[in-house]
Amino acid sequence: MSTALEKARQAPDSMKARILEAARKLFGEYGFHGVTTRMIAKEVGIDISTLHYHWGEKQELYEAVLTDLNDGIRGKLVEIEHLVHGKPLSVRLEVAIEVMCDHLFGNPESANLMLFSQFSKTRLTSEIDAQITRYLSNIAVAMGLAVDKAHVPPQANARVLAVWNSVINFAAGESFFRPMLKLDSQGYIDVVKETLKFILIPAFAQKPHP
Amino acid sequence: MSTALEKARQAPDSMKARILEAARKLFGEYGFHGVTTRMIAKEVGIDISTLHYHWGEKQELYEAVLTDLNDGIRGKLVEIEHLVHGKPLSVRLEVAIEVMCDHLFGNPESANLMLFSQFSKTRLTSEIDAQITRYLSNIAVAMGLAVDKAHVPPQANARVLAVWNSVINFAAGESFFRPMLKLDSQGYIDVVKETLKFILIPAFAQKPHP
DNA sequence: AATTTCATCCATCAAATGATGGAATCAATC
DNA sequence: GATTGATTCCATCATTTGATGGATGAAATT
Repeated sequence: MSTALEKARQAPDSMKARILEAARKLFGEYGFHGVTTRMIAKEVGIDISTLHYHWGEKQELYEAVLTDLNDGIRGKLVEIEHLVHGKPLSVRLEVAIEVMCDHLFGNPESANLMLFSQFSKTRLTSEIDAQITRYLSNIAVAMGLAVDKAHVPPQANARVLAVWNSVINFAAGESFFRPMLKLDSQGYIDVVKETLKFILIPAFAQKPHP
Repeated sequence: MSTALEKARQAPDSMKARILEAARKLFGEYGFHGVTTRMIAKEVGIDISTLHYHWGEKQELYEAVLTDLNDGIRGKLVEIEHLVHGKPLSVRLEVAIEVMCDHLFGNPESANLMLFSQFSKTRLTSEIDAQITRYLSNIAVAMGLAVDKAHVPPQANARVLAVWNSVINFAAGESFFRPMLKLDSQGYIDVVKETLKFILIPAFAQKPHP
């Protein structure tokens, strides 16, 4: 069995992949209920029937988008883990912030999709939830917040979530926040990175009992 | 001219206020496109016509919900400012975290509505945006991140946004995060408060040049 | 060349949705 | 008691939306 992402990689210009890409973009902008199958079909330049032919009903397509998204995020986390393996915690955080920011700002719909899937009650993919729980525990152990991957205290997971949310939010909210900060795209990215480092590093890099 | 909130305060059981409340709850759960006028009417136990009679078209009602939300948030911020006036920064943060968490967990749809209004492209209320920009600057000055309310550097505003987002996110994502952390409602609130203090206080409470 | 499979589009359906006109009800005012 | 104005519901409309059947053509297979 191959995931949606794998199929898209195998043939990135295939109709199925093109539909997935358009769906991803639009669902990321307007959420599940804010997108019609006609919007997606129009974006690709095809008939609705072709869309249904490849992906079945709308909800299946949405779930494929979420699976795809999840695969992408997981890939990034693995990449980060390789990059920072063995480094001290403050460096780990710095690299993680850099890489995740670059990834999310390069794929603006990713962060939005994450938020939509987390907060709106159009929640349907409990399979992905389980995966995220596993990532959380892995990161908590990697950050030295827990020793046993199987028994991570909620405090540790909550701290990882706090880091995660901070990064996601600035990426997803760019169209809202950037005008407020009166910055251009690159300036916004730079300020966000700096802010995240300012906020996150002191909390984790401080010595427990100075 | 009186705001939706004021009218609701004047007669909290009036039909208009009851509709507003139901709309707030549902829009907070499913977002603008995820809610139908029929859903709202059913929640209140009335006919759709009655809803249209009081609030006009769906979008007007949604904007009223956002205005109402905004008024509530502003009220809380003013309340916090009074509570912590003159206190040192670490205490200010601690109190702000406590009060905002209590408020948002007591009004679960508020945080969701904030996120929906910030991230989905159903954006229509630029009036509120201007208000939020003003809050940001006020808070930045109150936190000692800037001296002149009229000239707050983007870095300072970004730091305030980071704090703001952290709080909002844990509240909005409760239904998603809490199962992951395997906590009950109260336990979740406690862990969130602790986590926010752990993350946020060190960044701002540290001395600039030790 | 004939046949089968795959991909796409056109036409259309049934349900859902936002919205409205008009009748009925009720309370306040004259 | 009659009149007026406000409020609510019923019936209904026009659009939008998700979805499908079937025709058409292209490509592969025989």
